[in-house]
Amino acid sequence: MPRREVDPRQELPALELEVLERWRERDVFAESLRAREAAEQWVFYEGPPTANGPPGTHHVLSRVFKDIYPRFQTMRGYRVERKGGWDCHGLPVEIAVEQQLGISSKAEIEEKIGIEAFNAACRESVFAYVSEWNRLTERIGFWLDLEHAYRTLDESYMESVWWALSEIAKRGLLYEGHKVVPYCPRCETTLSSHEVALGYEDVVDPSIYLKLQVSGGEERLLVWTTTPWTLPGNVAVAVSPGATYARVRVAEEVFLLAEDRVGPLLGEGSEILERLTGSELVERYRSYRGPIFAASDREDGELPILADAFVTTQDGTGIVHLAPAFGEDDYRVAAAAPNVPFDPTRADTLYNPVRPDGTYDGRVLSSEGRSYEGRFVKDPALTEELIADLRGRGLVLEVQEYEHSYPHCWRCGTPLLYYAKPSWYIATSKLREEMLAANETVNWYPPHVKHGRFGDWLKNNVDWALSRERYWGTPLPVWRCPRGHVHVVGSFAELAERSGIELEDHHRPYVDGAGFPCPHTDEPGGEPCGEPAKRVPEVIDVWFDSGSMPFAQHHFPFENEETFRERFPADFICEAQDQTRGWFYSLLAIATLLSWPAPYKNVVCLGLILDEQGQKMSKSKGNAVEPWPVLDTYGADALRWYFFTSKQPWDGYRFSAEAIGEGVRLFLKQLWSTYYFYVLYAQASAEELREASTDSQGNGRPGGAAEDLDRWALSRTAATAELVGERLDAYDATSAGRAIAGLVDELSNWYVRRSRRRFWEGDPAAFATLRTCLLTVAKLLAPFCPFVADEIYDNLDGSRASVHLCDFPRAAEVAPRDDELEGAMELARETVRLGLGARGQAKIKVRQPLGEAVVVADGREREGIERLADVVREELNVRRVRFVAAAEELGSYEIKPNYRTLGPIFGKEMPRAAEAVAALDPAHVAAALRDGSVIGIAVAGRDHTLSAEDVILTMRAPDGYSVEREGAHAVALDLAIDEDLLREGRAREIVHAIQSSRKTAGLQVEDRIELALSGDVSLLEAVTEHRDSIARETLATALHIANDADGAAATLDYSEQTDVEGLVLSISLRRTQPGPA
RNA sequence: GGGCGAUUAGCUCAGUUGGUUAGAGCGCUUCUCUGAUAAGGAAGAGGUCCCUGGUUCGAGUCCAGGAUCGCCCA
Repeated sequence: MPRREVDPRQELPALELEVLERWRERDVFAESLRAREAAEQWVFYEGPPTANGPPGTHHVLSRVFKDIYPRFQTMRGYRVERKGGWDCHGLPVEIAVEQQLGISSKAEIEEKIGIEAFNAACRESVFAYVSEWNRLTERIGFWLDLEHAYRTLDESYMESVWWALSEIAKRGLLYEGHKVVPYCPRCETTLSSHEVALGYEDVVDPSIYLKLQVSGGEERLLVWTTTPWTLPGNVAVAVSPGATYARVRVAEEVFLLAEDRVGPLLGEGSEILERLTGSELVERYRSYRGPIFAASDREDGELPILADAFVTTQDGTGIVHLAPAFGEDDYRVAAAAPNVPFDPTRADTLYNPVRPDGTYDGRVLSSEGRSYEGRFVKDPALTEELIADLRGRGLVLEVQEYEHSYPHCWRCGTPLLYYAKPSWYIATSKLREEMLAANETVNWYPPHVKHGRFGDWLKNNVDWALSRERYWGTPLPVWRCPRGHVHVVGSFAELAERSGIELEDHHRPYVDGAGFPCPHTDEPGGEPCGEPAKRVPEVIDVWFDSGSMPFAQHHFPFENEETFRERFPADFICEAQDQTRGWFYSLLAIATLLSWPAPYKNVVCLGLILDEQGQKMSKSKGNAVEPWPVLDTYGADALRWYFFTSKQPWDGYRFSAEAIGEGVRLFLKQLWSTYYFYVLYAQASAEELREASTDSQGNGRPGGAAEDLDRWALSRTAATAELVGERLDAYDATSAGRAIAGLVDELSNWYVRRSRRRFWEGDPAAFATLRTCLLTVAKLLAPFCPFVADEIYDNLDGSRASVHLCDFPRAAEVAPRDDELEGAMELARETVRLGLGARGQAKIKVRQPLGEAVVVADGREREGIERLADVVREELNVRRVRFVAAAEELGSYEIKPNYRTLGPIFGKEMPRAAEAVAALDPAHVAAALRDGSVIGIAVAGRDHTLSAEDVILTMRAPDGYSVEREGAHAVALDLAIDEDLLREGRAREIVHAIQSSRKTAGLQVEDRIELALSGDVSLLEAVTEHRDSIARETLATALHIANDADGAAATLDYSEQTDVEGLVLSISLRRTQPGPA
């Protein structure tokens, strides 16, 4: 028995708050873990968010997907620990603190604030929104152990990170290189490639065509650049070796450029004098006059022309300038060329006139000898000056505007510089093959990520730029002595032992003070170097932090070895697609660097959320959808349901409040009202149910599914349970959820609709059936909509503290499957549909009974429909259902070939085979197939015997009958309405009218009444004839029939005059007793 | 410029290994049912399955090229 009454207009958000309270009281989440204590682990890793800003709707998306599968697997019987986590370090936090403190540069941090105070502020700021996050996490029903969440700033966490890095160093994979890296001059830090990826923006830059004179002639090289600020660093130019270049005369000048570019650039007035390849061009001219900008430490002289395949002729001139300090390709090509005065192994040979803050140093001079010192290189005013200077010296052919996508700092928006800096790297590119192999063991959802976006990224892997010249991060555990020896510290104990300093906090600046004598030995067993080793100033890329979470969250290897081994690798992780180059990568890279297998087995990649107009949500546009109002209006279940079922999550969402509302109306409310219906009548029939078999109280299996309809509902429920489990196992919440919605619709709009009378009458089998179905739905739905599912379970069963402590339903345990019955019901519903169609065509209301429906069906189909003939009869409101085996009685057949079976047999001859089939006499074929005699066709000298599957016989409706047909089925209705049928129809109209009166009079559905009817004589005839059924239907304990309306109404409370089919009817009634007897 | 994905009704989305009348929900029109349901049912309007070519007896589905959008990378 349900324990509580149900409000049919229940507001779901309010309900959810009650359920949350119940979960707290009963400690359900913890209990769900305790219950599986001994069970096999199913491992989930939480990708740590940063809590220094409020959570948004896209966080809700990933968090509900992070919830559904662990919930499901817990119900499946696994133990699913869900340790929360917070990403604490990194530039986002530093930026927020800088804003808070009103500063904006590293100098200010070090000089005005001090690293100690700055990092203290960071430590505080990083959890500014943690309570907001926790509140939202709880509200959306994301079960996560927030109490024991790992934090990347914890000492234990950082120590594990140090350990990992020291292991990597031991394998010789950590090195300090001098590479050109994306660099933010404002933050004065290097950005990793995944950070760069976050900040591309379309910008307009000047596009400059320079004409540089070759050394031995009058020809001028046309050189293209969009970064004039790099020209002072120019040391060479490069052409593409294989491309064709042209010597072109325009007016007085002769230019060299790629032939492809002559037309677009020089146009009509140009005359090609000669063509030559890039290699030939290098061979002939060798050098040009440089440098492009004078510098206090550079002599005028010849600079080399080089050739390299990276140069393209698709835009520009096919000739590019090389500044190895400001370009990765430039660096590589210059480093490889013997005739460039640059040795990559000697840092001082790299010509870089730009200081770390993005301004020129004192060396760069204008043509008048004025210094550009202190000017920010991306300053548009400077750009103008540089161009004017070049123009003045006659070096400019043309300046255009060029729109392209250029990387910006993802936090502060400053355009990045490509800039050669000393930086620490992990040689991940050496492990490319291992990472690719590990990726092969991973299931990606959607699958194309595996060999697409992610696989591609791995294939093109470059070494991981690990160091950040910042403050708030895990300090790089690298110590170096004046002689250049490097030692990587692998634990806090080691540092304490070597330095004699015990630190409570290993963040900067404290760790910077811990030095020790250099332990480096030149030969094994030799004397240690002993010079004072100091930590290098950098901190570690935060992605290395988060990628270390599989072991660092457990402080492995310093403790919890067992726990770590049990929980590696993860069965499941889930983040948005932007993490392919972020966390998905750092997890895999670190595991591979430590020679472990892939750290995850299944990855769900979620798409982006766009606003209702299809625009990307962003704070600056102000179009971001806040989660709280949505939760308050529709509720967490509604939002979850929308994310799970509206589409495949990786396709991205076009957020729609309307669609969420639709989900509530069409699914949650439909479920709720089916549940309400059950509870309403279960309570009304409490007595009958208590007397009935105890089975309905027990394990949910009804003692007797009394009717086919019961067996059908149970079979459908079992089938759905199987499908939902299967789809969730395959990380396909979308199909799984839609299957549940389909079941609920079948229960509501077919099972309950067809069984209403049995519920009014208190039939225990009907109650038991619906209870089983609803409880199963509650369990199936639990991972999706944990609130409403729990409420239904708790009220209908409640033998456990929560639905989330139940096992996920297995089809076999729900009910026996009956495929035949399911098929038959399908047919019966189809038949009903056709019959209603025929009624509609004839414009005869369903309330008017008809004599006969004639159904065309044969063989198994007929048996199926016959089994459910009562259902069909009642739905169509006909006295009889008659079957005919052949269409002849209703019309005639049409015949069509089945291309699917005949196509493969006849191939090219298919059109002729189709003709042959069409030429057959349909009735003859139908009869032959029925009798088992043989019909053959001959096409292109080939004989084929037609089987029943080779042809599609369809009914052709004759004129003048009310027939609906579809494929092989047809339903015809006998439209003759005799007096008898007419009176029954009227009786039903009268019942309908009385029911309306009851409603108007404000009666409860179960109230008994005294009823008096008067009015038109022909109506009263119908009343007299159907007196009993009218009384029964309207719960009338006494029924007076009179011609005199006033007399009948006199003693009753409520009176109404209405008309039925244009005839007058007076209805008077009085409540005699409330509720069922 | 390269990679990945998407493009099906006004909107949101399904569409199995290629099979000949391309579906659902919402919305719209008309009718209908209702003693749970802001529900349900029937009929109707609404489609160049982005375009072009190809493979095939047959293409929304496979292939190639292109367009547009999104993401990622240069």
